[in-house]
Amino acid sequence: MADNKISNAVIKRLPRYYRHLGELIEIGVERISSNELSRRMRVTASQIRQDLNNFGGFGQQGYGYNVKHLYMEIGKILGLDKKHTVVIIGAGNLGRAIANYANFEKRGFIIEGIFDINPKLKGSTIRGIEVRNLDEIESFAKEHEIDIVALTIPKTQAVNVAERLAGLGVKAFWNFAHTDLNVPDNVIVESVHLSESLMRISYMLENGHELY
Amino acid sequence: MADNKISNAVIKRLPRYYRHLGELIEIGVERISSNELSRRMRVTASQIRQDLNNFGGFGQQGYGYNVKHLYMEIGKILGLDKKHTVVIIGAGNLGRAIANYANFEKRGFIIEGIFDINPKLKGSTIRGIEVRNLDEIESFAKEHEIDIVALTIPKTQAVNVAERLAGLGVKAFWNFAHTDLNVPDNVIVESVHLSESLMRISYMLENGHELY
DNA sequence: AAACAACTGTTAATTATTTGACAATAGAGT
DNA sequence: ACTCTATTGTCAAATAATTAACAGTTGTTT
Repeated sequence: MADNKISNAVIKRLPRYYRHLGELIEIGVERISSNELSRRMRVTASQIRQDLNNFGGFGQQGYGYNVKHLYMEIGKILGLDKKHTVVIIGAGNLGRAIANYANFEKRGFIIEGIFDINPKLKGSTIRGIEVRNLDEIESFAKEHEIDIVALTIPKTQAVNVAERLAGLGVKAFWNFAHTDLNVPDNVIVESVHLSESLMRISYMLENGHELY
Repeated sequence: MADNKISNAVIKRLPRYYRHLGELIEIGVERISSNELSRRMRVTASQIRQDLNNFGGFGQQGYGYNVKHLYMEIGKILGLDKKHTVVIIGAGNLGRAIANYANFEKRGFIIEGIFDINPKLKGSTIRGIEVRNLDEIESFAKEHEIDIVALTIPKTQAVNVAERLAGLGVKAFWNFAHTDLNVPDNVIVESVHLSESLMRISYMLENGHELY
């Protein structure tokens, strides 16, 4: 579907378009011009048109873009029309926060299991999902195809656990540990480094912010 | 301190340098060349040298960089040698996860208060910090200077609460709500949009990942 | 103390990204 | 049917970011 080589910068912006279009649908807006969207999103209209054109002409000259149609198309590009299975490793606060965020399921992300090394948590449930011991992950992986693993464990364990899981055929890691993972190149890693995010705030506080 | 105009791209990378240097210190490495660091971090050596030179010559020709010194200097650039007060709005799983992450305090981020609208949570404590009702934030703000507010509440409330808090002199928002905030331009907003992060994974799963 | 090897800092070249400009087109109004 | 306005798709120009190249410096070895 994606024509040729889409630039990273564009891909990173797609989810934000998707979110804004979703908000527009909620408030009943049926069509929108790149100009109006540009004001709403605080980016240039030129960028919006350029970005969307990477995927083909979704708009109509003199009219603009049909919000619902564009929303659907971007959803397809992002793969949100497909189901993706998710397993959470680490049933701490962060793991529970993710497990409890129901909207992920609306976007096709199905939480299939939650694992923790703490034996005390074994058997408890989060949103109806049983917490299993991490030892069971091998047998679990044999019966379930795992697309995405959310790693919400301390960095001391994260690297090892990720290697172990990569060996089981996990396709992508959503890494919340404060470290880089060491997995084969064909495995996707998307890291959410909260401390780095906080440091950027600190920088902006000290140096006058002109970031973003 | 920061010479002139440092590019955003550089600033975004600084925390990662800081993290890697911290790891090097932990394993007892005293000096490192841009080349070796480049292998470790999987970026080009040229970029490392270029980045660091924005802030002055921390290295020495023929020798490399002194790890501890560089770590300290980057820490200073990021403002981690200063204290920053943090208030968490939303005592759900995500708010608790942040409150419980002790390492933030090591970097000078002091959690001064936790607030929630749910009256049932009032009076409970998280890591010794009392959870207050959100109504008390106005009086609290009069007595405490709030640098950073971590917003871990649903998007339906986030926009309003942020506007209210911006009026109280909050300097920066660490926004975890799945929406953009609407605050004056002089207020810093750093958003952590988990759903967007997850969508990027989805894209990479479907389209063969060559992102990052 | 001379020669060598290992580096950085820095400039230049290259590549990527963003912005600006405008011709072409669709729809609205007359 | 014609004119006008809004608005896209796209090409070109401008800016930003990354990589490559290398002169110059430091430490090390002989």
